[in-house]
Amino acid sequence: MTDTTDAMGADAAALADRIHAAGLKVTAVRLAVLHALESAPHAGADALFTAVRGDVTGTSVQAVYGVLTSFTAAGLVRRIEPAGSPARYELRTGDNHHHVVCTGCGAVGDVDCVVGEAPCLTPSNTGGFSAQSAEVTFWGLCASCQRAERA
Amino acid sequence: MTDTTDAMGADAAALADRIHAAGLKVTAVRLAVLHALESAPHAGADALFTAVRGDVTGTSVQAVYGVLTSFTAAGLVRRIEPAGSPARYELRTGDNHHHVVCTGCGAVGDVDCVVGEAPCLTPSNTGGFSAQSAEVTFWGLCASCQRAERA
DNA sequence: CCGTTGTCTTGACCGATTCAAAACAACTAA
DNA sequence: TTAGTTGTTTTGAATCGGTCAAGACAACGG
Repeated sequence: MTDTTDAMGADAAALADRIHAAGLKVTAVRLAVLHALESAPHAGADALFTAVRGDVTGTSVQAVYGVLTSFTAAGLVRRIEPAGSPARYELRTGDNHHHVVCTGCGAVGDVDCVVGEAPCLTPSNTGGFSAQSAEVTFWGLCASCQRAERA
Repeated sequence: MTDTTDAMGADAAALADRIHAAGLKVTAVRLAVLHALESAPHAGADALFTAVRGDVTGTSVQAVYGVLTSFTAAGLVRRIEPAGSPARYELRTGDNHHHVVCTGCGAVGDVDCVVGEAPCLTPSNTGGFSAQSAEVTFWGLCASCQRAERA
């Protein structure tokens, strides 16, 4: 039992199980990244590194990138890359939900596309392409940027 | 009249007009970029530079970036950034069409989203965000990658 | 044809991410 | 419980796509 697991309290075991169930070794950095992603969804690599740095001493950005790469490959996290901003990572995988990106500050929110997924996300003419998945990104303003806009 | 305009034949005047109409000065690099984009839609900056290099001697990648930036600002071209690949540029602006990206080779195709734009591209819960535009990206395989897949 | 204004050239620089080798730690099996 | 194997992290450098800045230069209106 290390300081790292202590810092996360009772969740640590559950996090470790999820990592282990994905066929990955349980390490301090991985626990810290998973923990950070739970409290900060849609975080980028640098934000995660900052968070991880608080839990694990002597770690590096490359370690975080490595963790994120293995997590993504294992299906534990999903990577999104909004145009014009560094990659973000989230724990909601499996359900294919979509995202809203704030054009002001770059904040990202989740969007469940409820209505008529079938009709509109089936392209009309794909010009020989076989479309296998669709990804929707909405662009707008987040709550606080809307407030700032009015001022 | 330079070699550049000669190489493009009768189109040169039309291209020059479009650049001029956008409020930009007509230069050799700009003509070459516009010409290259007509024969290679969804081209990236390096592909455009390679094409431009054939028309204009002694030019640079930065010049192409500069042209693309001013073109984008002027509304002459639209910039798209598929996840995991460098930015692409296209001349179809105004109509908000969408794209298919080949997961095999990165090729990009246009897609007109015909059906039910209103219902499905209006998100259900935006969590305080004000969605102003929607962007759809389809992922699949292009014709030649489908063929390669079967082999 | 001249002057102004905007564009291009040249070269350095930056952020985000990846690569590589060696040190190291987690898990497995004895 | 411990040793070995295998996978991870550390450390450091390098790559890729793109931007920034200053001076040289060219387009276009007058």
